[in-house]
Amino acid sequence: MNTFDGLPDFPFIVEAQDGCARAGRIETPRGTVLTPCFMPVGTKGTVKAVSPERLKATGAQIILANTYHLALRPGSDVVRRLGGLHRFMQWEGPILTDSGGYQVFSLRDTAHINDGGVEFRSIYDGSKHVFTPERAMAEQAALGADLVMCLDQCPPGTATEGEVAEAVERTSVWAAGCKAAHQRREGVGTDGPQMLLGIVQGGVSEVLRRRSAERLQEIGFPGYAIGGLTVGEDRQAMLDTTEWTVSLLPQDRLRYFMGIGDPDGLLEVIARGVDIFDCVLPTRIARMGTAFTREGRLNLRNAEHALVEGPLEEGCPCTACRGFSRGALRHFVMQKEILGLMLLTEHNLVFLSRLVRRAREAIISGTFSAFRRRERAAW
RNA sequence: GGGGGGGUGCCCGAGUGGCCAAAGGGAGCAGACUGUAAAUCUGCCGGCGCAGCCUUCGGAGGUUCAAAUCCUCCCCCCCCCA
Repeated sequence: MNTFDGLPDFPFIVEAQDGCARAGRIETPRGTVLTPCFMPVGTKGTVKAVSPERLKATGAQIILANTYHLALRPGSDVVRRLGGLHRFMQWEGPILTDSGGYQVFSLRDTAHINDGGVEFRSIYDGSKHVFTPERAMAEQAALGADLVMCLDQCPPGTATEGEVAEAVERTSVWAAGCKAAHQRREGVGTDGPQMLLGIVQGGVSEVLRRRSAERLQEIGFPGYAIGGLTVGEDRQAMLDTTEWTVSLLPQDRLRYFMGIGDPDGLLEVIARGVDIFDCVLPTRIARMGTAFTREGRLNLRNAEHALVEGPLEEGCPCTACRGFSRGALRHFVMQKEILGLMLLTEHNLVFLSRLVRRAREAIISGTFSAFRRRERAAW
């Protein structure tokens, strides 16, 4: 096990660079993750509507789970006693857990933030729970993911500059608390070492992003996430913010954009030097009847697809595209047949997985900008 | 044959003199979704030359300033008894 600034972790190696875009690999104890890499989200311990076998077959290398949700139900200790998160989810590959920081944003109506942490009113039964940096780390240690996140404050896109500044400050203090708690446990993770990533906040303010990035680097992490984007801000501002935030981060550390999953967005953040990203978008819109295709999003609920014999996407190797007509898929969606959710979810994950793999190959062969132009033209 | 209940917009179903082009579901047609409170949510959903008008509540006729709602006759459906 390597140590980095006293943190148990494992190596991330940049293998190739093309412009700002880069290809690399994370050598985790549970296998190598080739980057750029899209991580499907399995909030409550399951990527909705896909079995672990099929998930693996989509090309997924690492998946996410959520500390807030699992800590409340069934409880991190229950997961630990049932053999840890990997056994629980039946996923042998690497797992990343989000700290619950996103719920500070998405469940803000049930949360009270103070300098020590966040007090949540459980969405499940109304009970009170306090998430401090120490608690977030303890829960994640019990769950046993391979990559874990600092507790952060993710303000909404509508937040004022002052509120964002406050979130940056709090996120910095919490990051220090998380690192300290993590170090005290010395390699704990019930299941092995855990790589702890810091999260840069700062909204769309260049000044605040810089402040946040500097504060986190003073603490020192083996990788940095860009949080607080895709929360309602303008798209160009999101891309610009990504660009300068990346420029403030060390070259040799992992970079993680939290919460982006549209095909165009992925290529844009890859182009700006992001290594890994996650999103519920592909799996969520799949359950709502929308499929990614090279021509753009396809809403199968639209009547025009009722009699279409062809597949979602010619040449796609997913189960949906290997024989099912668009018309049949639309029927499953309209009838709310479970198979429809499964097929579209698998398709969207395969679509992103292939897209990102081709992006990686393009970076390695030095043809990424042409690749990106070509793909974008199709949308 | 006797007694009772009922026919409302594509479907189910409220409404029992004016505030009703008619609640609420469903279906249908669109839209949204980005570290998942999401197999969810939102909008439209009789027609038109659309601040108004026209055609609708089984059919025909009637009462009334005004009827899906009251009266008469007719058609059809369901239940119980025989």
